[in-house]
Amino acid sequence: MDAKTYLEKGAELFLPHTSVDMVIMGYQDHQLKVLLQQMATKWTLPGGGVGKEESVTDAATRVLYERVGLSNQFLKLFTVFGNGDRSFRDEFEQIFKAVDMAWNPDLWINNRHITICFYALVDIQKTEPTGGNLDLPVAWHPMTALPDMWFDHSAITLAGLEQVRKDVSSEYVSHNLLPEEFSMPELHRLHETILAKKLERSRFQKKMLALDLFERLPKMKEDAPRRKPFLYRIKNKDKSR
Amino acid sequence: MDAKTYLEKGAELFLPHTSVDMVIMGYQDHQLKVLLQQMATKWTLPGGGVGKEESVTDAATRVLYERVGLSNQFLKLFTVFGNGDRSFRDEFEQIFKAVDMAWNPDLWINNRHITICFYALVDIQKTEPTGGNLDLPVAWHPMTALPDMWFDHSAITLAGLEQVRKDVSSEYVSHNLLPEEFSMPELHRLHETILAKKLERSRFQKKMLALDLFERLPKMKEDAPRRKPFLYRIKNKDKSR
DNA sequence: TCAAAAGTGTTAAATATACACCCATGT
DNA sequence: ACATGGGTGTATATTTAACACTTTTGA
Repeated sequence: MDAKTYLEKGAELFLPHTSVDMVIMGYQDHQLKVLLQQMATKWTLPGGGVGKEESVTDAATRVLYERVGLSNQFLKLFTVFGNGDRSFRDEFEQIFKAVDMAWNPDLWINNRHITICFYALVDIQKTEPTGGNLDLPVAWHPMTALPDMWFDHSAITLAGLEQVRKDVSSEYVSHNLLPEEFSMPELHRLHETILAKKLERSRFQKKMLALDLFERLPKMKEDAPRRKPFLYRIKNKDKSR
Repeated sequence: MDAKTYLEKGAELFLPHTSVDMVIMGYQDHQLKVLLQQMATKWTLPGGGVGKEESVTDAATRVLYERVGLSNQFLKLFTVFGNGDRSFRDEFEQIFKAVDMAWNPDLWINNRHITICFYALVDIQKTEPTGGNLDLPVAWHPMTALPDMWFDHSAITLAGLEQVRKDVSSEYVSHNLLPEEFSMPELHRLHETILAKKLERSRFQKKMLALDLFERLPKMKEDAPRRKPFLYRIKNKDKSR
């Protein structure tokens, strides 16, 4: 669907007043990153409407696929932003004018929207980010240095980060950010990055292995001039949990 | 608003395709109970539409107030049920016919609805349950013996129970189910009831007190022929957290 | 004075923490 | 050989668990 069709047909295709927003997170250069799309001078989370006969989860899964080209990724609904006056008419007007698009105040995207918020954890190496229906520029931004964002998307992003921090320590979902095979030092550093605090190395490794979630692979990893760590992968391949 | 007005005007008043459902829980006779309303032969959760300019949280708060007459209660959004085919046209037809009401297949309540699910914890003694806009019979049902329910409301109720079980142990929200002043034995028994498992008495009390959330009151409780326990109340009166 | 429940203490087991030590590796 | 980081061990502290002891109370 191109931008014109999307804006014209949206009201027919999607439930009114409802959207999904996706905090898509990846891990790169030892930083937790979030995929954002640029609209004129500021950025937004990827998101979209919910098809009239589409489930909310399917909408989130579809948006994720549209933006990074991946299916079957870890994905979790974490909150709903539903203020009564949550409409972005003024902001959209600014945006449309900035990019020289015809401004139509009656457009469906200006309506009050309840947005259902998901976060997704992806292996950034496997992603092929694209601009979605509006074909906007997209980029991974470090969580620690978010750019200026439109609407309430900063708040949604930070709420997503908070949820991930909870889930990483209690549900051990962090491996979804790494390749299939990863080493304990990598996982360790990932946890430290997400939680933004030091975790004692020896204890971390023992705790992770005691969970019995990972199986050690006989191979080692080719890497820098030092001892090669073991590789691990999840025992139960079902990534959705 | 009476039933007729509610059904006629709902489409004007509320966002289409969107609802809130409330798992309102209380504690009585040493059982965790949930407030349900009767529609013909089966039961449903209290719920309602979201006003066109009303926030989702306000809608939940309003429904709670309409049903139990209480404001400022502990309330938490815990999930969204959003299947693409989540409409209850057939069920509503059955219900309407069973109670001899005019059946109108085009009524807004038959639309596909995304429902945003909250649970609320109330002091059952303070509630004055009422039947809401449709003036239905309401009753507290033990969580362990749920009646036949319409739609997917059993699943929502059980998901709410699951969330409460998580939150009770990590966020210590259980006191919202008790009167302002309560004893440790009461809190202990409440936790055992919610979690449906034994919790060692001595440890429970020490852990709770170590949290430094409760202040001991000099008074004792008048009760059965035995030693009277101390009463406690939350230090920070802000019940919302 | 007895049974029942409340309050607190005591010991053992399990986990968490901090740090140490040795190993493997490429420069 | 040595600096760096990986893997594992060990001693200590903290938390959890199981259970015991004492107190209060009305019948």
